[in-house]
Amino acid sequence: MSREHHFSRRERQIMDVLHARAHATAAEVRTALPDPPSYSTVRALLRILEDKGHIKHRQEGARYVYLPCVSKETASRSALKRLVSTFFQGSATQAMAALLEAHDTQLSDAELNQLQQLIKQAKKEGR
Amino acid sequence: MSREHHFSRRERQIMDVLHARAHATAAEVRTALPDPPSYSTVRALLRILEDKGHIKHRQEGARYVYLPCVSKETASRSALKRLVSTFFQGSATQAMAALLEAHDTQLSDAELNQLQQLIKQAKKEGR
DNA sequence: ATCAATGTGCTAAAAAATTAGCATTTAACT
DNA sequence: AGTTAAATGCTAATTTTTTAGCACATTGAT
Repeated sequence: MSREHHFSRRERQIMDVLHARAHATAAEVRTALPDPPSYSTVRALLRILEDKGHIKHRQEGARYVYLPCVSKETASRSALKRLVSTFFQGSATQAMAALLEAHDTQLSDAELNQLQQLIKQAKKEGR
Repeated sequence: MSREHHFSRRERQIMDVLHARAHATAAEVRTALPDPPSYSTVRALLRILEDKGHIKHRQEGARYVYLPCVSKETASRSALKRLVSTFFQGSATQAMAALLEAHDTQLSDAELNQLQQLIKQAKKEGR
């Protein structure tokens, strides 16, 4: 029933593309995939994902534009949750620390200020 | 050259278990897996992962204890990077905001203070 | 020292994922 | 209207993943 998302390798890759771009045609998905398979293949995979209820499509002119059924917010939240529980013992704080410390993270002063604001607010709200 | 980790569904699940627990026997991995397959199956998968160079094992008494070849830090960093780029347009700040706002995140005052410290430090270091 | 319990190595079959091919339809342009 | 380009639907084959079975080794308790 409520089976965990058992995405296969390609399925996950495609879902990532669709979440990153919000929506895309089969051709766009294809070029965004690592080691792109044939166009035909991508379409087959999209059909499978749609059958499984993970994505849907809108007809736009001649072609289909695919998009995830689940909102980006929902998906990202569940992805974050998994990641935090796998790598940070469930501690969001540790995860945030890792984000701050990542050597490839370049945060502007404005962003840092924004974060300080958010933390202040969290304190107020007793979170 | 192709740096991408093409983990299959089960492989990913097993890697997650090993990262979460740092190390585990085949039996432990098995019980930690969703819809656990047979013991034999888990061992086969562990052998495959080892052949591919993703995990290694130490002999401990009679049995093998498996652990990832890559450190938790390295793995978590790359997982975070992927997640941030997929869901937050590469913005670590947005990801941190999402972590703060997640309804199931319960942060203590101590943790919030710790975060403020980290941000202050980041400011100083000009990150 | 023997026997049960629990481990590993290897192998092969079953299931799932991935891939591409072909026929048909639709859209756009001259 | 006719032609080309680009889409889709369906199907089938290949490859990879997932699974379990069997033979043998090692440990631990009686």
